[in-house]
Order: sequence, then structure tokens, then C-alpha cells
Amino acid sequence: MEIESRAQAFEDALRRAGVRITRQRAALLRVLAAAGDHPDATQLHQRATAEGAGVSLATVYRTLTALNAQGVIQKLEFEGEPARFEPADGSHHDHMIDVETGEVMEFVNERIERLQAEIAAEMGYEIVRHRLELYVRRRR
Amino acid sequence: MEIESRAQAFEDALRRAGVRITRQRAALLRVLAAAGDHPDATQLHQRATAEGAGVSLATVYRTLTALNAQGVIQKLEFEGEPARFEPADGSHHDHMIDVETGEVMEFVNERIERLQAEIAAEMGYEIVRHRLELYVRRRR
DNA sequence: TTTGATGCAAAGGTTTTGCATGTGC
DNA sequence: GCACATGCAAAACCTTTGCATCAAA
Repeated sequence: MEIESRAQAFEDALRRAGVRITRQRAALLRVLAAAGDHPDATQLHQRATAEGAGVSLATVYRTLTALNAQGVIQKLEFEGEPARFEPADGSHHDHMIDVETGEVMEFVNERIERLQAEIAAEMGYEIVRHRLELYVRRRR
Repeated sequence: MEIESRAQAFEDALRRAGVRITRQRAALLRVLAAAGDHPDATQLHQRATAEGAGVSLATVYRTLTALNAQGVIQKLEFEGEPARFEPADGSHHDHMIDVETGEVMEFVNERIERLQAEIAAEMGYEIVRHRLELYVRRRR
């Protein structure tokens, strides 16, 4: 069971960090592990609620903040939308957003990563993190 | 007078688009043309007010929305901050933000631009707009 | 003169927080 | 049992908007 084991890995990471695993957090970890899309706080709240877990929206936000700080999830802030979240699967990737359908796709490009590091280095800096989003339209 | 002529160019662009040039808009155009940094709506409001122009914050927002739609200014949304704005000088560039000082720097890299277009094309898309931000720290 | 722009204050949407209570470890 | 997590409701924050008034062209 792919999803269960992923949720389990999240729990372990948190426990190691000394974070308590409450019923609410376990539910959110499961919902996050199962998410194939990039849900926002409200959607996560709905999904956890649908699963029968009693979780308040405030707790969803507090948990997301904690999980993000632990590096277990990634916060995404696309233009003109509430923040979305995705499980951090270790491998870094960037996002492409179809402006017509709203669909979010992921991609990785090593050359772009390297170029970014070079640009920063040339100016005397090192990259802490970065954000690259392509807002695109299907070609015809 | 560099700034004055830039502000004048903005006015011309707006007039051509059939937008009225009010006292408030002229003041904001001057403040924007003079901005070497990347001010947010509140800062622009303060600067216009300091110049003696009576402008309400609501009008600042409405004007920024209009100017952005006209392509006269560019809206920037960095992580965890209110939106900032910069005059659109025609040439596209991306941003580097020093996470320690908050300083915002601009850069251009043709290769990154090309790679982005290639990535989108490979997946059957064309780029409408994009956003690239490097959050950096000074190297030591 | 006409139509769009403004100011004010109120509301909008998302996210955070204070405080009393509950609960994992 | 203690410290941390939760729920609720209120507030914070940035931004937008309804409506009466004003002013650019």
C-alpha cells in the first residue's frame, strides 16, 4: 500500500523531530499522502472531514505550517490563488500551470537548476531556495 | 529629466488606451517612474501622499490594477509579502531576493528563457508568462 | 455634459491567534 | 502530569467593491 507507507514515513519523520502525532495530524498526513493533485487548505480540510476525522480549519493551517517547516510538505503559491500544498517526495521539481484549464504539471530540468546556481554565484550569492512557474497554454 | 520623461511615456500609453489621466494617476505615475526599488501599494500610497497628492489607498489599488492590465507596470508577488510593483521597462527580467536583507535584484538570462520555452514545447505547450525567483544568501 | 474616476467605509477571502480545554507521551 | 495541540471565535492582513460624489475630456 503505497499511500499508507508514505503517510507512515511522514509520521516517522515527525516523531523523530519530536512532534506529537495527534489524530488530526495523522488524518492530514494520510490525506496529503493520497493527494495526487495540489490541494489548498480548504480542500485538505474537506477531505479530512470526509474521512470522518474531526479537524478544524485552524488546525489544518497550523499543521500545514509545521509540516512545511519540517520539510515534509511543500507550500506552493501560484498567482491569484490560495496557497496549495504537495507532499515533499525529496526530489525537487518546478511547476507548469495551464492557464486555461488550471491543470498543474511538474517538471525537472537539471540545466536550469545549474544555470540558476551559476547566476547566483556570479553575483556573489548562493541559492537558498527558488521558485519557477511556467504559465502556459496548449499549443495548436 | 529621466524620470519625468518616463512618467510622460506612461501617460501617453494610457491616453492611447483611452484611460483618463487624473491628478491621482499622474501622481502615481510619477512616483512609479521615480521608484528605483520595488514598492508595495502602501509604500506607493505614502510616497504619493508625501508628494502632496491626495490619493486614497483604494485608488492606488485600482490604479495599479489598471496599469498592470495596460502593461505599464509589473506586479511582483514574492513569498510572504504584499504584492510589489515595478515600472515595466519593456525588457523582461527575473528577480533575486536576498533572504537576509530583503534586497531585490534583477537579472536576465537568455539561456534560461530558451530552456523554459523548450520544456513547455516538449510537453505541447507555449509559455504565456512565467515567474522565476531566486531566494539567495550572500556567499562567504 | 457625459462617463469614467474617486473617496469612504464596508466587505471579501485567506490566514493567524488568544485563550480555555483537551490529550499524546 | 506536563507540555503541547486543539477548537472556537475573533482578529489580522491585504485587497476589492458599492455607492454617492466629483472631475476629465
